[in-house]
Amino acid sequence: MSESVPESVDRGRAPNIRDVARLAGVSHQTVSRVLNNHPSIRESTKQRVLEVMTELQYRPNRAARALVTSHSRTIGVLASQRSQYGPSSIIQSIELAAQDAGYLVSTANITATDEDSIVTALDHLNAQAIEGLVIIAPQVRVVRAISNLDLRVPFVTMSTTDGTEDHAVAVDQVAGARLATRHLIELGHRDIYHLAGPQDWIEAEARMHGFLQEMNAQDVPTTAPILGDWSADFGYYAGRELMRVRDFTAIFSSNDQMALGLIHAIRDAGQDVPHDVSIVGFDDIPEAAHFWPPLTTVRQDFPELGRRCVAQLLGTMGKAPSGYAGPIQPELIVRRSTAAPSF
Amino acid sequence: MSESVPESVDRGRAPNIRDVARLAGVSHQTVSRVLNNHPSIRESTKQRVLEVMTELQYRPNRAARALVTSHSRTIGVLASQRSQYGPSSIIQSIELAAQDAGYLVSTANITATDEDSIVTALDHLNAQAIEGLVIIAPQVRVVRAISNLDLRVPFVTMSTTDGTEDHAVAVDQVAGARLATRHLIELGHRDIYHLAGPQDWIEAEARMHGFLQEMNAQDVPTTAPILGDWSADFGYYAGRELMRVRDFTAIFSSNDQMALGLIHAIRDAGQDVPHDVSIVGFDDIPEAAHFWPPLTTVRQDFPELGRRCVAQLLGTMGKAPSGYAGPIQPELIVRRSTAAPSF
DNA sequence: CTCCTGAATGTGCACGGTCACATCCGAGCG
DNA sequence: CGCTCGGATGTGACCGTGCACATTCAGGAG
Repeated sequence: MSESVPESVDRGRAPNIRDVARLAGVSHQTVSRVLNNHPSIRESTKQRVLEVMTELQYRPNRAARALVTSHSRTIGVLASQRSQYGPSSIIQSIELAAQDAGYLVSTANITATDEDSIVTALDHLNAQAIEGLVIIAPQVRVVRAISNLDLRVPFVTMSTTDGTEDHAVAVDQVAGARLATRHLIELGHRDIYHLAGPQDWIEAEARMHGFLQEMNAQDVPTTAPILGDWSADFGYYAGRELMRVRDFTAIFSSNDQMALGLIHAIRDAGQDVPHDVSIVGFDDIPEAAHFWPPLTTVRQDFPELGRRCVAQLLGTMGKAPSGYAGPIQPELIVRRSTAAPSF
Repeated sequence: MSESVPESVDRGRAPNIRDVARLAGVSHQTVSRVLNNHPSIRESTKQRVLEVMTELQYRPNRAARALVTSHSRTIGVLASQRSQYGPSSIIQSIELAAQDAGYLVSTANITATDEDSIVTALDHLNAQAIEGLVIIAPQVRVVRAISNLDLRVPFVTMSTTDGTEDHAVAVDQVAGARLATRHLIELGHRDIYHLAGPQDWIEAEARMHGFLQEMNAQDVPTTAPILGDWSADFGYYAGRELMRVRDFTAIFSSNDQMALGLIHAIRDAGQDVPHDVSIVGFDDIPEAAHFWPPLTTVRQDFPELGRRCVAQLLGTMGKAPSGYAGPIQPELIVRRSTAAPSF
C-alpha cells in the first residue's frame, strides 16, 4: 500500500480550521472563535482569519460540529401526504420560518400508515440529531406511536383535540367546521350531509365534531357523516352514491378536492350547484375560486400556521419565548356554490 | 423565561458503541463490525451485541460516522414552488426512492429567484455534506447559477433542452406539448393560442417550443404565446383578456391550473367549453378529471420521474449502474374539454 | 516596581464512530 | 509436536470542531 502519495496542492480533503489557522498564523481555537463570533477577538485578527477563509473557500464541517456540540441546528418535519396542498404549504412556510431562525429543515415522509413506517421515518430524523420535531401528519395513530416512542426531542404537533396543549399548534378546525355548517343552516338548509376525511385524521375528526356540534346547537337533525379519503375521486364516487337518494339540499365537504368531485357527480346526475344542492368545502386551495361554480369554503392560513409551528417549537426548545397565542381562527369564504334551498 | 430545568436521571448522554461494547464484553471495534455487517463475526457474538443494543436503545450517531467517513448518506434536493403539485409529487417520489437506496433526503427551498437565495439554499445543503443533488427548480437562472458555482457534488437536473444530457432527467416536454397541439389540430382547430408558463422555466420553454414546432409542422399559423405564472388566477385573468378578442377556437395551456382559470373566464363571458373553445392542459393533476368539463390534458409520470432522478444520481455518484433510459414519454389524456370547432 | 485584572490567544482533550494494524487462537499439516 | 494460516477480535490513531483551562500581555492601581 503506497502511502507516499505526493500531496497535490489543492487536491485531497477540504480545508479545516487548522489549515486556516496555519495560513493566518493563529491557533485553531482563534479560528473557531471567529466562526462563533466570540466577543474578545481583535478586529484585525478576525479580518485576517476571514480573508484566509474566503481564500481557501473554507466551509465549516457540520458533522464535526454536531458531534462535539450535539447541536445540529436542524429541525425535523414528519409528514405524510406531502403532495397535498395543505401539508406542502405548511412545510414550505416552516422551512421559511426555520431558515429565518438559522435552522435547517429535514423532512421525513410516512409512506404507509403502519407503525413500522413511522418508526423508520423517526429513525431517519433521529439519525440527523434533530433538535426539534414538527409533526404535520396529524393522524391519530401517528400521534399515538410518537407518545409511545418517547422521543427525546421537543416536538410540536397539530392535534387540536388533544389535552397536550403545549405541544399543539392548530387552526381551530372545530370553529371552521361550525362556520361552514352555520352558513348552510342560516341559508335555510335542514338536510345537510357531511363528507368527512379519513377517520384516522385528527383534522377530519375535528371538522366532523364541529359539524355535529353546530347541527346540535341549532337543533337540526343529522345523519352519519360519510368517511372519505380527501381525494376528488372519492368525492365523485360518494356523490354518485348520494345522488341515488337525494334526501338532502346541502353537503359540507371536509376539503376542497372532495367538494370538487361532489360537484362533478351532482352535475353528472343532471342537477345544479347551488340551485339543487349547496356545497361547502374546506381549505380554500388556490383553485377553489375557479371551480364551477366558485367554491364557498373555509380558508386556513397555512403560512401563519407554519410560522407558529416553528415559533412554538423554538419556545419548547427554550430558544425563544414561547408566545402561545391560541388556535388560529379560520375564515369563511362565501362564493357561489351555496344558496338558499329551492323547495 | 423559565430555565432551571432539573436534569432528569437517565437524561445523561446517549449510549455509544463503547457502552455497548462494555456491556457485551467485547471491544468497541467488534460492535462497529456488527453495525457494518462485517463477515467475520461469530454469530453468537453478533447476537449478544445486538441484544445489548436493543436493551440500551442504542442508535448510531450519524454525525460521528459522517465525520470519519465523510459520507453522509444524504442527498439534497433543491426545489422551488414546493407547494405546487408537480414539484411536491416529485419530491415525494425522490424521498421514497432515496430511502430504498439507504439515503436520506434534505430539501432546501429557493424562496426568491435572485442568485443570493440560490446560494443560500446551496450553502444549507453543502453544510449537510450532501453526496448528491437533485435540482427540481428548473428555472433557467437557477441552472446557470449552479454551473457558475462549481459545486463539488454530482447533481441531476431536469433541464431537457440543455446539452448536458448526463445531468438531465426529464419528461419529454416537447413531445408532450406536440401531443396536445396535434390533438387540437386534428380536431380541426386552426386558431390556437398557447398560454405558456413563466419564461424563466425550462419546462415552460420546452412546452412552448413543442407547441410552435407542431404548429409549424402542420402549417398552421401561430400567434405569440402568452406568458403566465402557472396559477389559476392568472389563467382567469388571461382568459378575460382573451375573451375580448375571440379570434380563436382553442387554447393549449401550459398547466392544468391555468387551464382551470381559463375555463372559468370563458364561462363568465357566456361561452361554452368545449363548444365555443377547446382547452387542453398539462400535468393531469388528480383534480383535472373532475373539472367542468373534465380536462383534456397531458399526463406526466411524476413518480417515475422521481425514481429516475435518484437512479441517475446514484449512477453519477458511482454507486449504481447509470442506466440512462432516455426521456420519459408523456401521455395524452382526452376528456371532454376538447371537441371539434363549431363554425 | 510589583501585583492584579481582564482581554486576547494558545494547548490539550473529548465527542463517537471507522480504519489500519496487531494479536490471539484453533485447525490442518508435515 | 511445532509451524503456518486464516478467522475472530482487540488496540490505538484519527476525522474536524468546541470546550475547559492555561498562558501571555498590556495597563492601571497600590
